[in-house]
Amino acid sequence: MSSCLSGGGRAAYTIDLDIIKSPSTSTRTSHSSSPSSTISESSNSPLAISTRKPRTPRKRPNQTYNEAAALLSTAYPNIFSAKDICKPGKFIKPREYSSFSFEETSGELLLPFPVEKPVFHIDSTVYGKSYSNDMDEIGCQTNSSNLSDGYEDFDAESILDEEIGEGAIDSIMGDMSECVEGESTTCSDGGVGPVNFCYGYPVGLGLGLGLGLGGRFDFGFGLMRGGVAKAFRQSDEGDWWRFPAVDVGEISPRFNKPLPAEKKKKLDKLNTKPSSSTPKKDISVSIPKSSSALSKENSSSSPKSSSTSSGKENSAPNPKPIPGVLLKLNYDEVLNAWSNRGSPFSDDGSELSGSDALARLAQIDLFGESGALREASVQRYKEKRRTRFFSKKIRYQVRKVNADQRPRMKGRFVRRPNSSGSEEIK
DNA sequence: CGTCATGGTGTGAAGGCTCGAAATA
DNA sequence: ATATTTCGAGCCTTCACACCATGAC
Repeated sequence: MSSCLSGGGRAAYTIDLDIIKSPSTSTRTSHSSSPSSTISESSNSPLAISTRKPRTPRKRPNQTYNEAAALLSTAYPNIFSAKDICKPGKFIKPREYSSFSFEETSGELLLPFPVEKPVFHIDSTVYGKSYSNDMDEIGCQTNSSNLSDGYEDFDAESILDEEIGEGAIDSIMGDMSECVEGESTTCSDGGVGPVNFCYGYPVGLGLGLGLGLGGRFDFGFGLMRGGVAKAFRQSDEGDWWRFPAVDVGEISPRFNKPLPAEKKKKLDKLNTKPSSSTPKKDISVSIPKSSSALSKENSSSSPKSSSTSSGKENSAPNPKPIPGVLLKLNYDEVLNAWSNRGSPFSDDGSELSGSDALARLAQIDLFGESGALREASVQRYKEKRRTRFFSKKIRYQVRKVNADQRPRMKGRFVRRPNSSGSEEIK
């Protein structure tokens, strides 16, 4: 009996204990890349010994499917009915997943909720090309041709490995250029396009979150005024799959005072510039005209809007002190004091229109995008990464010396042989 | 007086790798 | 019927962490 104990890895010390009756009947050819150590393969010996326990029979693909279906039907009988526990017709190879449809298979397990057929149209000006995903074929499937075009060159590993990577930095800090600049770019989370980082959250991944979890995700921390509005405008076209979501417009305080005719016209012109459609679900964006005008509007806002805390605080005729509010302002006096000074947003004292104020605000460089602040933070990041210290730092050298001199048993500290404590124990 | 740091080893978890049965061409 | 491919089960390697007694803080 000659056992082949040579070979790499565990094969070097594997001893077969199984008694193989007829090795000659084995039709299996050994792998050339991995030399087998089993006696049956190395020789024609009728006796082979193996310590391995016998393999459990491999589950068939359909068996796995049926088991999962049975589990789901047990756990959620209302959602996953047991009557449809059947094999999906034919075993589908992974590469075929991209082309099979839920309607043809028992997709009830995957999409228990009624699926409409929205079509997402992403503004081509945002991603450079149009990514209209046809969700008709598969619930979560994206149109492979469109999507793959955008992701084809995306290499996550290179992003991780690349030291600098503007993208890497931006994934941590957020790409200001994408989010802050205003209407020209957007941070729409509903987009299915190239990874568009927005304060560390890739928007492309937002598809999975946004669609899978059924929410409208706003990662812009209030800085994506254009992005949110655009996303909601897009959602109106796609009906947003009837996802349960809170309409921001409903919970936002409204300024119901009608604007003057010419200003309203100007404002409408501004709002309709990016998109000609006037969606019914569009978020209500209030553009601050000026501080005085805003304060006046706040003071005369509707009861609904004044129900908010800010509305209560801003309401001038409220003489009662609000507990917890430390700053008390008499708005009448403030307004009177500012009445002859014009708007604080304007230098010449003239009142700014909404669009003018918006343009003025857009010029404010909050994050120093083009300045040295960003450059400095990137440099700090690089330097910190370069000088990382992975080895253990000894804070107290005395303790290390003592620990080295301390007796051990299997790595654990043990009592000294001459210590009184050990004597007492023994 | 209580807390904490100190290092070598055991142990479990996690992930990678290999093999072989089942499916497919 | 045979060759090839697929992929799940099992094995192996790597890693993180707890454990221990003692003395400094």
